Amino acid sequence: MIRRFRGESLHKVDTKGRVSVPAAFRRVLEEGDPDFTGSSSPNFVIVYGGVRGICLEGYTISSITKVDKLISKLPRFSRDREILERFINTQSTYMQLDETGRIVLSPRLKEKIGIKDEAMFAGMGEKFQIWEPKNYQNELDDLDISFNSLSEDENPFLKLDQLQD
Amino acid sequence: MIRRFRGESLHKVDTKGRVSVPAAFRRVLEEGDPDFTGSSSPNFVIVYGGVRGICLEGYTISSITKVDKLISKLPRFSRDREILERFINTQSTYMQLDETGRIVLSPRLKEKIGIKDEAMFAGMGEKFQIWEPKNYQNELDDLDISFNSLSEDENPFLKLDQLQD
DNA sequence: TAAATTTCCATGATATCCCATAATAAGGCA
DNA sequence: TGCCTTATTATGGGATATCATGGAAATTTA
Repeated sequence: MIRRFRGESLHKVDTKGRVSVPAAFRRVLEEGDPDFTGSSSPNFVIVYGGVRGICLEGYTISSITKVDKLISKLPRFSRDREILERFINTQSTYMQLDETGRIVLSPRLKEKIGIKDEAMFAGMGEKFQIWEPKNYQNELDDLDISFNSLSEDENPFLKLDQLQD
Repeated sequence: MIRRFRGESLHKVDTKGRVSVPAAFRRVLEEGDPDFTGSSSPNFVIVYGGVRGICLEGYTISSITKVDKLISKLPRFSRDREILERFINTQSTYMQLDETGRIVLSPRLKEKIGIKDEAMFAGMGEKFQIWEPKNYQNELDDLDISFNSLSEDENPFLKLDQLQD
């Protein structure tokens, strides 16, 4: 089975910015780090620029590597490549879990998404997100509203089965 | 894991032009220098001509070697080759980190990109950039604006998935 | 020899490691 | 099924190492 990021959970952020990553997510990060040995802690990548820059996004090494490889296929000095590298490479950072499964959110990262002393983790399949709890709730509410205003043939659930593998 | 240049950070430039290279970047420079031994400091290359000449670009030895090889594939006396050699070979210089992880930016280099007493480092995957902080912020803003004005089929993120592995 | 560069040392700030404890979940057994 | 035992997880505090930065001494260059 290929494990994916699933579920949501709320964690304390201490005065040093340390926050526990949900145990279930750690398993995914471990599986997604080719260099993870069991004695070490897994590395991964946090992207903070995002298109909307309202939450942090965590990627396993293997999934960010996929993205990096795609980017590398673009011509070296093209504008497209520069844009993508700016968003994916510049506005991101390597992270490593510590022995107890925590990461440190720098003041800069906390400020980016408005986090104070609590962080909401949300599994999103190939990636996970870190939100300021209130913003997260707003996001859910907004999603509800815009979803309910969709006509039947705009409904993404219905579109799903039209995709062929 | 093949480490790439990721993230951004702001550093002081002292009166002698010395500036710390972000610790995370040093690891990449070390891995990218075939002659790096652990006791020495890594060599790398700074290109100051650049495509737009508004920032400096740092390459590991192994990634500049890749670029050099690509250039070598062009016909020896072609105009294209001459242009590229001018930008990549002529307008570049070898650099070496000192014991404490710093480099010295000569007055000439500082002037090239308008740096006074602060320098912004930006990871760009296979290379990194050094910017005058205000210019960097402008670059980000411009990028945001031009990104938001793109139509759906011009969006480089969406184009990414159309590239096959 | 003056100016510029490089090497060496010093220090505060930051981030990392190590240990401790409380809370939660998992498992075993009557 | 209910209770007790044992892992795992979440969180906190203090010690330690690394990093960013500044200044002085030694070396080179012009």
